[in-house]
Amino acid sequence: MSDGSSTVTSINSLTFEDLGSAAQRDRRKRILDATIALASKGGFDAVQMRAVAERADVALGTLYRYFPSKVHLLVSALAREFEQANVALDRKPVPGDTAADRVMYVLGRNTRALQRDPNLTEALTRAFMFADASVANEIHTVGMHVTRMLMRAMYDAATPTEEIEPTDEDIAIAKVIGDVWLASLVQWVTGRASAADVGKSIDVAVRLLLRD
Amino acid sequence: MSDGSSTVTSINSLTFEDLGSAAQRDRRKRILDATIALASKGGFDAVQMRAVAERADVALGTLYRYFPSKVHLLVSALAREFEQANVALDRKPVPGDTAADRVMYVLGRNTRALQRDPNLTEALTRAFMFADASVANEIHTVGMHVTRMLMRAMYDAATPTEEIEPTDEDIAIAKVIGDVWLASLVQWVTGRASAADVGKSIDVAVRLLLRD
DNA sequence: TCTGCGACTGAAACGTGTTTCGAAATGGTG
DNA sequence: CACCATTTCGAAACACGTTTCAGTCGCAGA
Repeated sequence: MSDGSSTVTSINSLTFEDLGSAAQRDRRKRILDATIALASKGGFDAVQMRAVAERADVALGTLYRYFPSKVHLLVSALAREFEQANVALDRKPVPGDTAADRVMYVLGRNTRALQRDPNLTEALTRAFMFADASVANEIHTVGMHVTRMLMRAMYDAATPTEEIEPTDEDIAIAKVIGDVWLASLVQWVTGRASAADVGKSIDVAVRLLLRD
Repeated sequence: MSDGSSTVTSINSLTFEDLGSAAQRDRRKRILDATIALASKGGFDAVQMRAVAERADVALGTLYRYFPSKVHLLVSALAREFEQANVALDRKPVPGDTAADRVMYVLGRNTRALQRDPNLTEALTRAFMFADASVANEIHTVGMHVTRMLMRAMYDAATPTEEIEPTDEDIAIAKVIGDVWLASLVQWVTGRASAADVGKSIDVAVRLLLRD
């Protein structure tokens, strides 16, 4: 049972790898697509489980079998978005001469992408923030994507991703930068900070944390 | 109408100052006390509006007249807690020779206080994180208390609180430190980080942001 | 082809946040 | 004290996340 390949106990969301048949993978995809579509249209409140199920053309019970709660669902959607962003990022080396430049570039790029769809960002961010311990796995996946993104930016483009061996200090710095980024986004999402404020916070954090 | 003294439109929580009679102030206090007690016993989920109303000995409708949502209620409770912490802090000058030392002292002290009551902290933190734009006022109050606390720590104890004139840079730094602190607490509350991790994040942030 | 088992469906039911509303209580004013 | 406005109460109703369950479907193995 330690390999997780047998019966999946419904504590976690079903991941792409958990799903055996093409039909199931397609169901999962339809559910996440419906989630993104509804979130994009009306934010967190518009992502209603009955609406998601209907739009994805699955029964409510099935939706809950794939994602045990609304928060699991939204955080899983966030993970998929980040995964896609990371794939896109992998295509080219990150531009910039210093670690600070490259980190700013990556965060700026992602921030702008998020700000282009405020409702979606609101839904995903609030779910992420509201998640409790039961969502640890999904949260961890998101965290991995963010860390990976920052590490790729902090290290020189010449270093292959697999060979990056970050120091503890680097990890701690990346964690702090990630925290600041997320906190800024939360504030932007709730109207407590402008887009410019988000940029400024990140700028301060990166500049001070990554001075060469 | 600009002075807010006439009929209160129920967009915001009723503040202490909004309330005319002693009976009303007492009701408000009973509600917040009940909130804290329930949160302390069982965390966010245990703060059920019907339970709060019953324990505070008010009708459900009255509870909603004082605090228009569960999140308003919890964030208002958080604001009161911070206010009390600030009052306590004002009694003595903050010890420490450098700004970094003093900030670490203040954050450490508050962090330990929060960690002594994990359920309460979970309830308040999650509400704060989940708050949307309609809670802007209450959130802002909390932000003021945190900023004030950090400013008092960053400036030398000799400077009277009223005369502190922080630079933009100082404000930006305080904001980043506050963000990191909050993000760390969120992670601790959701079991994603240990108490030591919280200390470490704050340490990294303060050390790097406030080096002299 | 038949059988059995897990997955999916459809619908109802439950819990808790939130709203609503008529009646009773309260408090200030003439 | 009588009157009016506002507040509070009590209780029901509603909305949406979540659970439950009996029936149906799809498919792997005999």
